[in-house]
Amino acid sequence: MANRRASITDLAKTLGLSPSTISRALSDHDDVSEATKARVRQLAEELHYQPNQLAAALRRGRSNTLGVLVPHITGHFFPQVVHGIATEAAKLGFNVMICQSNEDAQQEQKNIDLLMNSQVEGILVSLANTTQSFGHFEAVRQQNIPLVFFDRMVEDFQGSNVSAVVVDDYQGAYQVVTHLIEQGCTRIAHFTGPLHLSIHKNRHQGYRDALTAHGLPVDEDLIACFDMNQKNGAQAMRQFLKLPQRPDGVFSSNDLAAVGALQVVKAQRLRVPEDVAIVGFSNEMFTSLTEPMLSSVDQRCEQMGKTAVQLLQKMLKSGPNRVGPPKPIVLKPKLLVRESSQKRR
Amino acid sequence: MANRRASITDLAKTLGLSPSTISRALSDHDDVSEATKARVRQLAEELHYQPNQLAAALRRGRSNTLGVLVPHITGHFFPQVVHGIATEAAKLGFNVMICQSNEDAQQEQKNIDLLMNSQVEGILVSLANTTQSFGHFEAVRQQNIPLVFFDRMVEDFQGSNVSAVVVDDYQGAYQVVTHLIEQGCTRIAHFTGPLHLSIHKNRHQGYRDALTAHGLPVDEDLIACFDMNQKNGAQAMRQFLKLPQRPDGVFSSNDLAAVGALQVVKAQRLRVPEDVAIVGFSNEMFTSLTEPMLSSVDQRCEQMGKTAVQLLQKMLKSGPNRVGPPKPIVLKPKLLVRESSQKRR
DNA sequence: GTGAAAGCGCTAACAC
DNA sequence: GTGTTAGCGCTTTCAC
Repeated sequence: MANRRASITDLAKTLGLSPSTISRALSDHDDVSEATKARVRQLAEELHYQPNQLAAALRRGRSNTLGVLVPHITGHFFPQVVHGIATEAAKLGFNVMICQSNEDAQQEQKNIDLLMNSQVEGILVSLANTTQSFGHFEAVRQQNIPLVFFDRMVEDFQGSNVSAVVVDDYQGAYQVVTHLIEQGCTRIAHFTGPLHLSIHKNRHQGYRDALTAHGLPVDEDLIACFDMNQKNGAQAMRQFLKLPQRPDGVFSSNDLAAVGALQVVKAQRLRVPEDVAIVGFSNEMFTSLTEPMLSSVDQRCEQMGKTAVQLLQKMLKSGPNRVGPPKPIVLKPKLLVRESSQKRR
Repeated sequence: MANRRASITDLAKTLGLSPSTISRALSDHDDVSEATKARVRQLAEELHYQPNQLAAALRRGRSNTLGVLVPHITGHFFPQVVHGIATEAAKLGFNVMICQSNEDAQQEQKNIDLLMNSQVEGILVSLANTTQSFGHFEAVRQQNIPLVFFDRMVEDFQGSNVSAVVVDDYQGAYQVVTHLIEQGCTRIAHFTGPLHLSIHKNRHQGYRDALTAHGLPVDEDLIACFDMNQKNGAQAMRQFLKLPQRPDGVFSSNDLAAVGALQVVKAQRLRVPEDVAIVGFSNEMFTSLTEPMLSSVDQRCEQMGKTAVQLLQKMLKSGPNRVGPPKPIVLKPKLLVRESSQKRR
């Protein structure tokens, strides 16, 4: 049967002290004599005393717990970010409660309530892609619980205790296209996903602007918009290769579609990168397994998680009467040039 | 400033009722009049009343929270399992607190304490690979907190409230080798990682036994033991291909090394699977990206998480005075035959 | 340097 | 059907 765990009261009785003294001794308060502290600590050790965090949290009004709400913990991106969050939170002494919205606005709402009821001290959220209204975050703001969006944020949701960490997709795309141009590409195709998603929108814009900035025309025939998987990437590439003037470079908004393209180009006995250079986006694990290895853009997933927690911590410290909203933090993505786009001389 | 959130006492005062009535009304207790319930609910709605879980948990002695402790949330396996856990837990109405041990026994110990202090109702653990002693789990057992190991378990740690969910690696390997034999392979090589890790040990044993069962000799020259990455897999394959009698099949204990082998075989102008059939293990995402697509073994990661939570739930329900320890649940892995091992006729 | 007392917000016996 | 009371385990003022 369960040995009831030792409580502060138990320690107090055994040592003939008051609960308050025990509590103070355990938290190493200044005005407890060293002698007493020693006795208390020793007994605590012996009885395997473990403080009841729930009680302490209730009393203090602080739970030492951060809430995390992500669309899901699958794929490449979110696990990495969550890993960054969990690691940094542990370092700063926070527990982490994790919920998934499953890309559903309703579940998101419920989970936010849940986290608030659990008295988390701050919340880290990446929005479900179906979320359209933000009433549930209103409550968070009213309670003045620090809120940090990461990756997927609400653009116009301001508040003194609301902030965000995102990665600069535009910049990443711009770097890719610039790199391809430097490699001598002049007809650079682009694979993009649905443009109502900001990630694709921003990468697409980076593509256009980089071309223009380098004096190249934007050819709408070289832009393919589809559901970004390997099969569709292959399909799109086949179409491009049929063009009278085929592209000599491809920037794909994700790695999966890029792999599809890579396979098609190779199958047609064209060389990568000499005939067609290819760059993906996200730096998925498999990018270094392809032949040739696929250039891609690292989104700094772990860094994003880490930064988000640090930001939250800062907001917690600065207290409720801070001035303006902190500016969103924009992480610089990192272009990783591998064989698929590095032309030999 | 933070509007203090409405409490039960607040509702009670406003409605001229007692806190207990409010509490009962909110939890839809039988002996509160419908009229009262309606009034209470309406006011609760208006004031956006949210119950303080901490207080309720403290009072009830039940936190409604499960603790999860994994080595890390990176790679392929753990994110998937965690996803399964989180999804199932949410379905059953549990919150989830997640910690990482970073493969470090000390952190594991600390995290276990942390979870217990947080009054989790049950704990799901996958062991750090450095864990040698199990004192920290002793405490869990003494408190009679249900404990479920998944994937990496302690073999001889029994207890009425301890159980485990694992996948049958031996069986998976056995299936692979049987399949290769059915495809006509007679010289089947094996890549394995360090044999003190049970996953590799079991897969290795499955390999040997399957060969023997089908009347094939176990040739030690066809077994390579190394750190299982792509490079080393390629290296090992090169060695094998130099043998006077080269292998006509390869069973790799993970997918990464299998990809290395695949690339080498192709580079030497041998055909996969006709000349050399290759099968990996884990069903990583990239297995369907290779050319030819790599056969592999699905470890049912999500199912494992789901099953672990269900098991925990069962243990919680059956109460502290159950009889023997539940038997470990062994999941059947699933062989996925893809192009790399399916010989055409 | 230590103790007494109050109370965080909730629930559950027990009364009526 | 509703109210009264007590208390989960802890921290913290205030008193000495």
